[in-house]
Amino acid sequence: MYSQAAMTPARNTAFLPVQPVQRAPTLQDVFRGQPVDSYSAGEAIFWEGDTAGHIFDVLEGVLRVCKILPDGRRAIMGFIYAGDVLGVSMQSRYLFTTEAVTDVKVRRFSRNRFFTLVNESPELRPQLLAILCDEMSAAQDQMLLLGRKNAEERVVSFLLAVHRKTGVGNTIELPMSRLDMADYLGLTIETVSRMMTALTRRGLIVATGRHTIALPRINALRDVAGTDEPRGGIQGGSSAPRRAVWPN
Amino acid sequence: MYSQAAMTPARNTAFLPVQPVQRAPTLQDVFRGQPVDSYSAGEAIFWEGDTAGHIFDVLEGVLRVCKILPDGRRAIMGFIYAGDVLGVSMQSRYLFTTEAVTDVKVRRFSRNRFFTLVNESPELRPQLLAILCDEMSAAQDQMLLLGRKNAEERVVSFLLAVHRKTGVGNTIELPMSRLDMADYLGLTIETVSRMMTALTRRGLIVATGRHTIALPRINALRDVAGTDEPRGGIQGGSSAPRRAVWPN
DNA sequence: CGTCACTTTGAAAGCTTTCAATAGGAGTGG
DNA sequence: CCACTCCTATTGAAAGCTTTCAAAGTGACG
Repeated sequence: MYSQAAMTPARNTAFLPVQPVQRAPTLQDVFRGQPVDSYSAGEAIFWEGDTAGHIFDVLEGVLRVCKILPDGRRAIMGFIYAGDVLGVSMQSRYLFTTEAVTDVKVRRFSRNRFFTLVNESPELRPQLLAILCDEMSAAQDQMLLLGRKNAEERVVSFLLAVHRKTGVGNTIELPMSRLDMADYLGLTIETVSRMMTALTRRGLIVATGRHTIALPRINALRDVAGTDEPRGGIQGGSSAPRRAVWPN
Repeated sequence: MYSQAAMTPARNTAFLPVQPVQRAPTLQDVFRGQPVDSYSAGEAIFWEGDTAGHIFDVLEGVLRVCKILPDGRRAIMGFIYAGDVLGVSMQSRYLFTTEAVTDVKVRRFSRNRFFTLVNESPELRPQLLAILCDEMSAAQDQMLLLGRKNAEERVVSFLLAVHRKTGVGNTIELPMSRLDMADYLGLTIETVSRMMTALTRRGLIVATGRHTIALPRINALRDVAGTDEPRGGIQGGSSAPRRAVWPN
């Protein structure tokens, strides 16, 4: 769900005079000069099914991306942070609703013009591709989490993912509510709460506030996560219980 | 990194296998003339973590794409059919293992050259984008399924998805085993089996063989699926209705 | 026609959810 | 600045759905 300012190899820098850093354009540059839109926590940026008119560059704050079933069940597909680009993996309509978790500032850009621009720029094209591949990678990790991890593994995986993305030292911020976490992890708010309590009791996490948490034993957490490094294919599978590695 | 490859100027145009075609070239054209590789059911095409050297055009058969946790738990991220292109959403390494569900025939093409070609073709670029967006869309539907649907809804959603993709009349083929279905739906083989039995008893499906199934009452199935048409967002924000919006 | 692998079915166990109530925090107003 | 209120989070206990364990059934194939 994230995008990275991936790959911007400083290739020509050596040839450039000291002064004007004519770095290759980044996707973020596309949004330069666009007006800044502000949203308060809880506000929607757009809804699933809306005509996908814009792409967004997130300057500040955190967003959640979600889908809702007819009976009200909600699933959060991901959280979007400052520096991420929102709305690239869309064709004509938004695939999900996006709402502000915290107060948010974004720059908006016409989707058509965005794709035209990117399409015409040999520098930007690979960046777009990189974003899409990163999103796909994150989505697949999430499918693994939702399909095969238990509650504790899900919560720990989430804490570690947040740490990787925005952690400072061994501390992380969780701006979203427990309900958001639950809807992201395919759990209930109570289960998330219980897992957090259990982790605290075991000394694996230390809650400074409800939304600030220290991870004093990250490696122990990694052991609990089930895996943040899903390993490749296994042969012969010594440990694979009942679950055939080589069906058929 | 594929993105670097994408930026690499074409230097060996002479080797390009894309034949002059009258109509606008399609991604499949890129694979034309490549030798056909065959795999038997159960064989792996590539492994998660392998260097992503190739992109594949599936000519025949069905593949499964999966990830495995260290203790052997497996999650299937999707099934790939003839006509699909495999391996586009990759950076330098394959994100998942791909195995043949049935006997399979594919054409293989160097990933670097593939991205170079696509990057240089104004006709192919949008097609690649479209594929990635479709993959993203499918991944998000799957996250919704895994995070918020119950066993019955998962199985029915799957049957409907297969029908949409490859159904003939009201009949579908399920070339994969129950274990594959289970690992795709985040369930166990027993639960899948029980759900199929229950659906049969209710007359919602009719099993001709273990792998051939008729859906005589598709609309009834759609009602059961939870939704194949996730509706738009909720107004307001952080206070999503905890459960059902309407009384159950 | 027998074997092997996959599937179905049954019963008990387990993990997460549901229901219910208490606790904690942030913001507001006196 | 403190009391009050509302909303979010935590905790407890029971219920429920899916999994686990076990065994029988079915079908493909040599």
